[in-house]
Amino acid sequence: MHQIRKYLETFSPMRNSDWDYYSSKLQCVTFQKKELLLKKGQTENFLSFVEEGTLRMYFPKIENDLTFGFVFKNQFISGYDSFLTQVPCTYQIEALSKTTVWRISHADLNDIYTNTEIGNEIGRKNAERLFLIKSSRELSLLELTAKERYQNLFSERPQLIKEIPLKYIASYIGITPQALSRIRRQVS
Amino acid sequence: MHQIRKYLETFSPMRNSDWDYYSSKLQCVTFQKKELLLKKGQTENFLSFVEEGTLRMYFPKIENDLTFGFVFKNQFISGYDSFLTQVPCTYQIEALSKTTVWRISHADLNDIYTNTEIGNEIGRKNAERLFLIKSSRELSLLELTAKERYQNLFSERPQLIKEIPLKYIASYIGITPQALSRIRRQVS
DNA sequence: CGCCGAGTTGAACTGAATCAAGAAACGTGG
DNA sequence: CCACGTTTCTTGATTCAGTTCAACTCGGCG
Repeated sequence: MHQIRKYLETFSPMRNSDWDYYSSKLQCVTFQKKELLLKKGQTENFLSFVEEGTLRMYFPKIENDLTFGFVFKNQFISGYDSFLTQVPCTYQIEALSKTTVWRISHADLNDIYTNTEIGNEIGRKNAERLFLIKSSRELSLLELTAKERYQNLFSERPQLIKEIPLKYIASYIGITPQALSRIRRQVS
Repeated sequence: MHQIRKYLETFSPMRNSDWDYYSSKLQCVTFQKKELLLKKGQTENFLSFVEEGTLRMYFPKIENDLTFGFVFKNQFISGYDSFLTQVPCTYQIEALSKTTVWRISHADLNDIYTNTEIGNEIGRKNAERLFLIKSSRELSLLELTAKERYQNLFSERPQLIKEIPLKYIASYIGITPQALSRIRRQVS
C-alpha cells in the first residue's frame, strides 16, 4: 500500500494526516484473470491503484475488441470518462492476470478534494499527467506508421510483448493481428 | 474579459476575491493573422484565453505541417506539454485570423495555485476536461475512417470548414489534402 | 496583368484490411 | 499427464483506402 503514497508524492509531498485520511478510504480487491473490473454500461465508482497484475481497457466488439490501453503494477486505473462524468462507461476493463488493487470510491475521493489541502493539487497534477500521455498517444497515431508504433512499444516495454496476447497489442497500435504478424516477421 | 470568469465558473463558482486576484495577473495581447503565439523550441510561458480569433496547433514539417488542433473564441490555449513541464515546445501555435487573448504567466498561475483555495480545484477540473477531449480524439483516430472523422467534424463545427484552409483540416483528420478532396466530392 | 498558394483531378503505387486456411499454444477434463 | 477442443498466431491471395507524383484550375493579391 505504501507504493501508492510513493506514487502520489511524485506530485507533491503529503502530510501524514492527509495520507492517513486518504488511506483510511482505501479498499483492497482482487480479480482473477479475465475478470472484469468495469463492465460496459456500468458507471465507474472507483479510482484504483494496481498493486499487482496487468489490465487492459477496451471497447468490446462483435468481432474484434478495440483495445486502447494497458495498465501495469504501480499505476492508477479507472474508467476515467465515466468516473469523472458519472455517466455509464462505454468500454470495459479486464484483468489480464490475477490482479490486486487498492481502490477509493468516487464519493470518498470527493471528500478528499473537499477536506484536504493537497487533494486538488495532486488531482490536478495527476490529470495533467494523464493529459500529456494522451497527447503523445495522439501524436503517435497521427504521425507514425504501425511499424514504428510497434517498435516504440517494444523498446519502451519489452515485457509487454511477452505477457500480452498479440491481438491486443495489434489493436492498441491500430492494426489487425494479421498485419502485426507480418510486421513482426520483417522486424525480428 | 468576463467571459473568462464565465468559463472558469463552469468548473466551480469563484469568490470575487479569487477572481480579482486571478484577473489582476491577466495581460491582453493581440496577434495578426499568421503570427505565432508560440514557436517550436520556445518554452511556453503562458496560459491564454481566446477573446477573439481562431488558432491552430501544429508540428512544422518540411513538406506538410502536421496540424493536430484548432482553438476558437472563448477557449483556453497553450503549448500545454511545454507549459506543464517547462521544457521547449516541439510544436507551434499560429493565429489563423487576427486574435486577441488574455494570458497569465506560468509563475503567476503557480502563485494562484499556491494562494487561492479554488485554484487547484479549477485547475484539476480543467485538466480533466482536456484529458477527456484527448481521449475521445484517440478513439476517433483508432476506430473511425477518415470519411467518418470528416463528417463528424462537419456536423460538430460546420463553421470550421468554411473558415479554415482544407489542408489543415485534412492534416487534422490524418489524411492528405488530395484524399480529403476526394472524400468531399463523394459526400457533398 | 501575372504570380502564387489552395484546391481538384488523374494514374500508379503501397500499407493494411479482409477472407480463408493451416499451425502452434493453451487450458481443461478425463 | 495426455488428449482434445479452443484460441492465438501465421501465411497467402485479393481488395481497398489513402499516398505519392504530376498536371491543371481557380481566386486573391502585389
